[in-house]
Amino acid sequence: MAQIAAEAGVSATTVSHALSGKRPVNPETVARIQRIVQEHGFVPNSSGVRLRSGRTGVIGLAVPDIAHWYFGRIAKGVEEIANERDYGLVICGTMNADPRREKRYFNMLRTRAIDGLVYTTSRSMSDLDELVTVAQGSSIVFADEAVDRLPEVPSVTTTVREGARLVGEHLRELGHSRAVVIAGYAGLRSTTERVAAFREYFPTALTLFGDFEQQSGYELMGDLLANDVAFSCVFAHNDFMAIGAIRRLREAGIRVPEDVSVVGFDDVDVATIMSPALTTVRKDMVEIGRRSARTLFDVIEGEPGSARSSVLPVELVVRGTTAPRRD
Amino acid sequence: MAQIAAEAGVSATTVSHALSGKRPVNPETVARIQRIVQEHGFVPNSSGVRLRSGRTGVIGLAVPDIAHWYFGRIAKGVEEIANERDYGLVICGTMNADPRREKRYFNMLRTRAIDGLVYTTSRSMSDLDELVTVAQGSSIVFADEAVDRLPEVPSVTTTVREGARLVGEHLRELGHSRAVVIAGYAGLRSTTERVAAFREYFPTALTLFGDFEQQSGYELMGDLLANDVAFSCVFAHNDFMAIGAIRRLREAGIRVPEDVSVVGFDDVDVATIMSPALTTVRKDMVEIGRRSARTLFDVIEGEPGSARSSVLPVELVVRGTTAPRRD
DNA sequence: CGCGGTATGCAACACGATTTGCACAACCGT
DNA sequence: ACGGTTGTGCAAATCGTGTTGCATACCGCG
Repeated sequence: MAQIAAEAGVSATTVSHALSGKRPVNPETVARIQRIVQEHGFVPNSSGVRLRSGRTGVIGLAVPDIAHWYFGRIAKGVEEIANERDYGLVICGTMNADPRREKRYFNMLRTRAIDGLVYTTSRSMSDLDELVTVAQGSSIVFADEAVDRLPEVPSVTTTVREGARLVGEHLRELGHSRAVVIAGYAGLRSTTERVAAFREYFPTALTLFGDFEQQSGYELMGDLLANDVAFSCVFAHNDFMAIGAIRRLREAGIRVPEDVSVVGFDDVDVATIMSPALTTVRKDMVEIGRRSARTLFDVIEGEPGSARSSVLPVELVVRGTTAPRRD
Repeated sequence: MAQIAAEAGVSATTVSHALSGKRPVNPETVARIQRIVQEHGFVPNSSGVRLRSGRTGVIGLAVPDIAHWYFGRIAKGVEEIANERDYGLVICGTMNADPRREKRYFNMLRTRAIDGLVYTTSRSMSDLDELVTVAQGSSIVFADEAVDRLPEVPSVTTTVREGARLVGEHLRELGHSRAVVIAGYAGLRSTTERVAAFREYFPTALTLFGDFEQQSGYELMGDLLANDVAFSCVFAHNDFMAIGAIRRLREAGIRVPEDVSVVGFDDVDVATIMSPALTTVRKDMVEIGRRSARTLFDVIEGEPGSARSSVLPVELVVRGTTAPRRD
């Protein structure tokens, strides 16, 4: 900026005022400055602005794996809102819960490299204690999954309990009486809630815990078959595990949905293009991202205490992998 | 930091030296300072460091849609390397080529909010001129798709020409003689190259241009069928369009691969789980991301001119959607 | 005892933009 | 003509860190 000022024959102060308009400047001077700024393609150095203002104009998003369908959608929603508010978005991968990585974005918060963080966890966190420490005095929002030990931190979740009930009801209406559950991480609240809600309809349903990956659904289904477990329907806690389970069932010569009905969760893109299309519970991941970002901005910019947790609805989508029970 | 210094009874300078070790400090003093730092959980404010050092420790990644499988993989690779080098990664969505959005991350470069940019384009860029301007004097690497007008900018691409040849060869070996191509954006170099290379094997192949989305493959296949075009094999420029085309074929009662063989490109996850599994050309998107990031760091930190464009190999993966021609 | 070298620490400055306090001029109203 | 207001601009301070020049004290050696 000094260069602009020198060239215009005024002080840097005047240049700043001319551009911001916070104090009256001679219109003629303004015009001259603007011309020079235009010529040089001058833009204020962000580091200077940041230091002065104390704000970074950047928020962070912590996700286990940005390449994953699930977290990609969340990221998209967050990015959308961040962009709308003229904020930058830094992505922090937490793959494998590498403690060094986790430390990195906690430090970003502490060093004020970002103004706030949308935190997404898919397994029970390893460094929960540190998160607790950092959470005080920093702007954090939990997306998709709340953390029990930090109830005062705003979160954006979905009505997974209701979703599980819809699944139970749907399968009951189809006449099924013996169900198995291929559940998510045992430590997650959303897993516990879904297991409990589903039990309202199938109190004795056998429940196995997986890791949300296709392979896991495949293997757990293998275990069920190997042990001659009797069931006519499966509730998988996400679509990938449902797909893996279906693959395993087919390999065993069991038809879906004729012999066994399968229900997934999340409604991934693939659910519609596979055949038969997957019956599942739709979660609007992009909206979770959007809402999380908005909530974070409430924390950062809004009145203290104005940020509130929210719970988004889910929706049962009946497609081709569920059918009436037949003996 | 001033607070730490005051508490330790020394100047801020000493604290800085004690922590960085760039000048000898009394070990006793160091110990005292470290204890206080530990207590307060002090971390240097990043804005100060940035202003002082002139570096941001952040690189940018511009992608059309972070939620898309394709770009998510690239992002993952970039994030991996950025993290390895202790850099942050900001994501810039360029969805719909919204000019305001594009301006935003060009400005991030200009304002030195980021040290460099990995730029991914999936369509012919709207604001190419601006990119040309910004590219001078900034650190940019093109990922996945080079830009003809900027040959001096390093890029990381794949041997798509070779990939198309492998497809042509494979289909020829199966005895096919009439092919159609469902191509990508007409303006992309990778599209042109693949069309040309495939023509070496099927010189008269009818070529239709799509937008890389499933719907586009579906619709273009519909056009082909409606016009009674005769063909026994299809080369789609990505897997999503291939999947759309297969869906449309099935709806018309045409079997894949018995009646028509279909080959895709990219090798998306779904390709293996659909049935029959999709014959395709594998591109290692994560590696493209990794390599792009490494190349960018060569530009930023390496010897001037040390950054070189690279071309990664592709690989034909024969699965179930291709079969010998039968009359 | 004096000299040079080393250990140790402080004050001052730089990075770049913005804001505040102050000064000078022109102009208006009484 | 004089006090007050408004327009216009500059110098200086601020944000937080890292570095450099300088000063002091201490030690070893001749």
